[in-house]
Amino acid sequence: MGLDDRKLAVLRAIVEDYVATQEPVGSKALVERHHLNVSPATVRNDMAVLEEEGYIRQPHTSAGRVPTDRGYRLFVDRLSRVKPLSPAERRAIERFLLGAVDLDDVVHRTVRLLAQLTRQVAVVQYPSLARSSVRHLELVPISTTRLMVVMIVDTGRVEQRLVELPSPVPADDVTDLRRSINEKLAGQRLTETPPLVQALLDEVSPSLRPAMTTLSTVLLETLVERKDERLALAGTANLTRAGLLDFHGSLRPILEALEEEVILLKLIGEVEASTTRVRIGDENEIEDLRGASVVSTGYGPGSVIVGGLGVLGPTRMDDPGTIATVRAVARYVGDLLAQN
Amino acid sequence: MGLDDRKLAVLRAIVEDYVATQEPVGSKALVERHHLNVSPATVRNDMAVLEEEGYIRQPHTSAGRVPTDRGYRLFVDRLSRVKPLSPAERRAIERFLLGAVDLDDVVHRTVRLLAQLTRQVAVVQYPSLARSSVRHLELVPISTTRLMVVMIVDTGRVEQRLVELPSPVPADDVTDLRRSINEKLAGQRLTETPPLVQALLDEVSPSLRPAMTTLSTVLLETLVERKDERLALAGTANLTRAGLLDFHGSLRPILEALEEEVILLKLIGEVEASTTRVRIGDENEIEDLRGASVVSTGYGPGSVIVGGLGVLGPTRMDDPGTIATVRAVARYVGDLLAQN
DNA sequence: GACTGGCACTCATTACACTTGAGTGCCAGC
DNA sequence: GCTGGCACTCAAGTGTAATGAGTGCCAGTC
Repeated sequence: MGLDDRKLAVLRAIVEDYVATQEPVGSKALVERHHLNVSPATVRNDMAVLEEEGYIRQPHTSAGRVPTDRGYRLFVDRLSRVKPLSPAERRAIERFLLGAVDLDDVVHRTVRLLAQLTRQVAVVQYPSLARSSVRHLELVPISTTRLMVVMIVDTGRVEQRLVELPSPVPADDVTDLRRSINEKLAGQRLTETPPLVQALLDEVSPSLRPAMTTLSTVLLETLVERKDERLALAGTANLTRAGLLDFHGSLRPILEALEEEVILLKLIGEVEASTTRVRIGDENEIEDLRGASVVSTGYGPGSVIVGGLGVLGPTRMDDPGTIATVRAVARYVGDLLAQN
Repeated sequence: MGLDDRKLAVLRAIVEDYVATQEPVGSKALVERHHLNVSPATVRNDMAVLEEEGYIRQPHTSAGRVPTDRGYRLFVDRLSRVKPLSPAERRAIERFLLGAVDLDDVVHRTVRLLAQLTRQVAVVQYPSLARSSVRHLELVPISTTRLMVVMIVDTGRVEQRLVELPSPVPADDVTDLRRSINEKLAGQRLTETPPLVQALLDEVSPSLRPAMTTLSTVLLETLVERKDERLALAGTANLTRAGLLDFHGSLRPILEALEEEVILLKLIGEVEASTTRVRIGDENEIEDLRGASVVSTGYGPGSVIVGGLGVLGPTRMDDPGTIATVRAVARYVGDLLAQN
């Protein structure tokens, strides 16, 4: 019972029209707008089959057809071509990202750009610490018993923690600590540091051991274990553009989900290779996000992935265009990171 | 022409009932719920006067009365007492803020706490650089021609910039630069640094001058002049709780305004002393926020103000309770900052 | 066998008339 | 100056009818 070419064409037409108008599409309108050279009745027969197969459905008996999640899935997988970006869009991306002064700035510009181009909600994960390497670890004495630990990683992220030392540590000792730590950790991936930090405890001179113990606890607990991931979000106002119907009448659950960093990380942070994922409606593991679709991809300098970014919109958003934009932005950000 | 005590009592009753029910309140219901010892007819006469004076209005001829912005203003200024927080709330605040590991964490916890307690949208400004002093400036060589400048200020904020040097600078020279800069700038308020940075240019040894020039440009341009203010936001989902009517039917403009950092800064960043400001409806300079009220206050260690925080909700939110919460949270955050 | 035109049928949507009831303004009386 | 009474207003709810987009099915045609 395969779907022949015309039935696929009908499905594609339905998806495209529905995405454009947000209204159930009927057989007559279909043959008019797309030049399928058949009559409405024929299309109706095809639609009956498509409905039986679960690709489209009727909101109510005497209404037009609407694609189901399964229909979108088929559309995205087999019926759509990723739309190339217009030169204007490419230029917009470059212009927007250029002139970012630090990582925060890069991330914020990226997320706003993405929201603006796709006209949806955009999410950008900061380069993951778990996927980064230590570049330098700085110890800044605040008082004799307080140290500010500043960790700089290769992606440009800078994390700091205030550490309360068990006993005063003279400035020279801080210098020693700094040197020892950097010799051991610089260039190491963050995930590989725990044994190294352990080793440091033994190597360091006995008088520094108490301070080193405190330091290592902080390093391991707050930086490595907590996997302190961060996110930026933009474009929530775009949710209101989509008819409220798209989200069964309430933005509430969506907005709530967007405030949960854990949820967002699950959505866009789980990127392995630089493939683009499209989650449609019910395919979302998160209940609150049924009714929304998520396009996400990884980014990073070169072929390494250091974080994820993506876009969330109504199930019926323009996936081909969105996918293209998300990929393009990810590539530009990756290039930007590669430069530093 | 003055409003006598009973008229004020009527106004207070109207505001309280309307805040509680979100529905126009009529004369009969009023005398029942509040024990005004007069008849509905009397109340109606009073209401006629209040309406004439612009404190209340009727949505339509045969409906109850609703407070106007002016009515709220009078209520907030003269008729309401700030509700003391419950011990449970105080404990919630303490528990929530305790255990913050760094400034980012403090700000994020604060904003979420505030959103949760008031059930509105919360905004917290990071301690303003303009109001901070330099604690330490660290230069971390990334390569021979690249420096990461890390500035730590007294409020715990840490800002970093990558600087491209005009020519390679050996490690020893970086040490010299670091020392010179810190000697000059440490402890200085950020707003007072420009002349000092200028002076540094002359003092530094000639061989370091090109590097120092680049450095000073970055320092002045990106840190001092841009007044790089940052914000955290939470609780946007609460906007959906308020009947849509509260925002003339669309969350759109509100969500859009919330995405504009400049607008938010205007709202909560312009704090002089530690007074609490309440902006009601039309009093907002920002057009998109008519229909919303904003309660904001400053916070900081001791009596110094380093930043602002506040809450945005529908005009008819529970102002007395909100004011109390906003103040309490501000005080706790201030105490927390004072400890470091 | 696949497509088409025709036709009866379904049902959301809209319009309209009607009812209901909360709330008002006003006035005469206490 | 307060109160009870009364006529009036009008939003919101309810029932009914008209509208029309869209369907399913069937008999006829290529």
